[in-house]
Amino acid sequence: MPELRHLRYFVAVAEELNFSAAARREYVSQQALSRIIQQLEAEIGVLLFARTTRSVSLTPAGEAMLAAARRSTAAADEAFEEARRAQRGEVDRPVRIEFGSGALLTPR
Amino acid sequence: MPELRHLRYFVAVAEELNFSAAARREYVSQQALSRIIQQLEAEIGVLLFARTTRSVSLTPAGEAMLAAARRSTAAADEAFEEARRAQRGEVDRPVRIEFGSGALLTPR
DNA sequence: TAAAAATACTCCATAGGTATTTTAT
DNA sequence: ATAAAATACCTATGGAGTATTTTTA
Repeated sequence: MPELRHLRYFVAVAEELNFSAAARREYVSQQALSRIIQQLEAEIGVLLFARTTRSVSLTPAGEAMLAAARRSTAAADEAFEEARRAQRGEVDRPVRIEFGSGALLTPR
Repeated sequence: MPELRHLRYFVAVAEELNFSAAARREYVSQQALSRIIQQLEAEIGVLLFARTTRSVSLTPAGEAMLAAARRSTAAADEAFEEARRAQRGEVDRPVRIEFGSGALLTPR
């Protein structure tokens, strides 16, 4: 099963269009990244990148996957953020603006 | 790092409010699920469920996390779907409706 | 006392590292 | 000749299973 890690790596390669650069950015080795993307492609049964040793480009399938992959990792980050915020006591209900007793708004 | 698996398990427990039932639904053992949720809570530093041996409920933090967790797993599923669809040759540009040479539409 | 969660182990899959090879410019 | 991707091999973390214990309604 593909995991968030795979989607993050996929997005990195899709943005860098260079495995070595993406690997640096994600703090993994180029070799590991290369294998992970191959496994991802095998797991979902889709070729995501067209590569030669000199150039990498997204296939149409890779292009098609990119937006939802970004949404998924972004939503995951939001999930943890919102959990932490809630635990800190910040309630996520719509902000309620209070006007006190009304004294300020009552003329005279 | 939390992964999609953790979010899926979290959503299952949040919906079932019962670790054993959620475990059955996700095809893992109750013990494994219990540990995974503990690790998830430890990793993000948030208590997601209030449990006794008799009842499980979402904490406010757990409630706050649920919507984005669902968005994340849903977007991941969409990502793979869209990649497969694109590879099958279905272009994701707006559908183009062709009317051929016009013979069919030409009266007479 | 029964149902459900937690703990304690053991095992294995896979992520990741390093070394090396292949390929295209 | 060089830069970049792929392959090979090894290690180890963490995910999963089974057995067992703890807890509370």
